[in-house]
Amino acid sequence: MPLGTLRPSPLVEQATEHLREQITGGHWPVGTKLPGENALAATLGVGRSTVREALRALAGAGLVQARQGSGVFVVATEPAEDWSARLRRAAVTDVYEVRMMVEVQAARLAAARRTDADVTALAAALDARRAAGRGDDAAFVDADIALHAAVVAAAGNPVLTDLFAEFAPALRQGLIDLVDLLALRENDPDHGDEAHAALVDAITRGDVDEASAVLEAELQQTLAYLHRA
Amino acid sequence: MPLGTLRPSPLVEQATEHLREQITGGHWPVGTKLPGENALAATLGVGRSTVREALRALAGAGLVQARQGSGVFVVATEPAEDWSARLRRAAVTDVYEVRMMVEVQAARLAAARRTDADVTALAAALDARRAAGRGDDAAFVDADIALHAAVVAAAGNPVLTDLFAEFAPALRQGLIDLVDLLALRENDPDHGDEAHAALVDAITRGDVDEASAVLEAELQQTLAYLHRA
DNA sequence: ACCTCTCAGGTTGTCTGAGGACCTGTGTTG
DNA sequence: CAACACAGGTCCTCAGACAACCTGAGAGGT
Repeated sequence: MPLGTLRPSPLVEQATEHLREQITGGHWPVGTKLPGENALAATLGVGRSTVREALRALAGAGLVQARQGSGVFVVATEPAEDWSARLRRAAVTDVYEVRMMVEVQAARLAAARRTDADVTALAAALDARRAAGRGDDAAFVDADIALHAAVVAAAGNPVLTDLFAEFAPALRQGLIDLVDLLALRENDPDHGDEAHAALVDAITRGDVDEASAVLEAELQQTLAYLHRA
Repeated sequence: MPLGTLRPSPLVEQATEHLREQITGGHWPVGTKLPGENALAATLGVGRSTVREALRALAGAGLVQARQGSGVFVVATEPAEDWSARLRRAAVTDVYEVRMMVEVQAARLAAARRTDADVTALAAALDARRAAGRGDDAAFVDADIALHAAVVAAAGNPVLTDLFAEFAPALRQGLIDLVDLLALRENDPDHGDEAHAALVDAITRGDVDEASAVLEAELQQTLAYLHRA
């Protein structure tokens, strides 16, 4: 059963996922001794080194533990897995879709609740983003995310702010790859300045519907790019 | 520098720790490209396989990420903090507000994307919730959350599903406290059965607007109770 | 009957050598 | 100046070999 018909590159990751499912799925409860490396290699149809690396990955995640001369044992069924690691492994489009759902609603709240301090911070972030339009990709993406973080912060919900902060690293990487991949910034000399200015303006004026509409349009466009890539 | 004079067993673990210190210690910030496997093997005085397994362990822990043909890069410097602990500390109303923002949008997606399997699961969850209406508070809240989780799952976005799962424990506690505090279920003999049935029905029919509207009304009502408490 | 010792088999640990696949930058070419 | 071809570096995978180690069964002594 050579891992189904999966062909793409990282055999190790396929093996890791396959083994992880056996554990998290309950087929191998805590305390189970896994089949030997040679047996796993034969079962999965990969080399022994590949199996070993997959087991190391699971060990690094805290799911299994190897005892020399004895075997590999399951020590946890839940990935004591931190959320950001899960995000890194997820598809960028899925992450971005959730980000969009959350942030559009956050913009509504922001327009309804923004304080004067929020308005000041938004204006500063908008300027910083405009200035970074001439910098390198990473700096621009950082400035962009900072502005969006300011929008979310203006909603005045700490849980929401933390949630966005949790998403930020995954977004950052995904967006850097994207602008790099599609040469977005060359095709859009404006760098989205107008749209973001309109967003900040709507929030400042307290225009709930306009804020969410502008933001949704902008995010939807980027999501389309992501799906294309 | 063959790893000092350490002789005990697992060379891989020594190498893993050595590399981990470079990362968490700040010598290799996020984005750093690690030296090649051969270079690391020479530096640490171990074989390439050993280095590879150590890198796999770090990858499993979410600290580094390998890109074939390019190199191994640092993607995080700490194992990330505990998000669920942050949620437990947050105000219930804030948690619930975010939950509402996310779930209403999730209901839209669910109505648009739900599969036949989703519909089956939703019907089962709805029955279970109705049946639990006669049980104790905790069981009822669990059944209620399970139904809402099924709605979110029907949206078909794994990140979204994981996100709701992350919120579930905090919601559970908050809701149990709520029904206990306000004696909600005595005042509402229906237990919200009709509203939830309408939600499931709208998703089954693929009625996007109806699904989100029904869910928003129901959640808004509970949020009002939370604010009162 | 019980304990101890030895040993064989199985398992993980480590290294080496060899290709294959992939990415990136460089230099050539038109 | 743009597009292409190439070479080098890097990770990915496999196979084979040997070492280190644990476990359980059996031999031997008490």
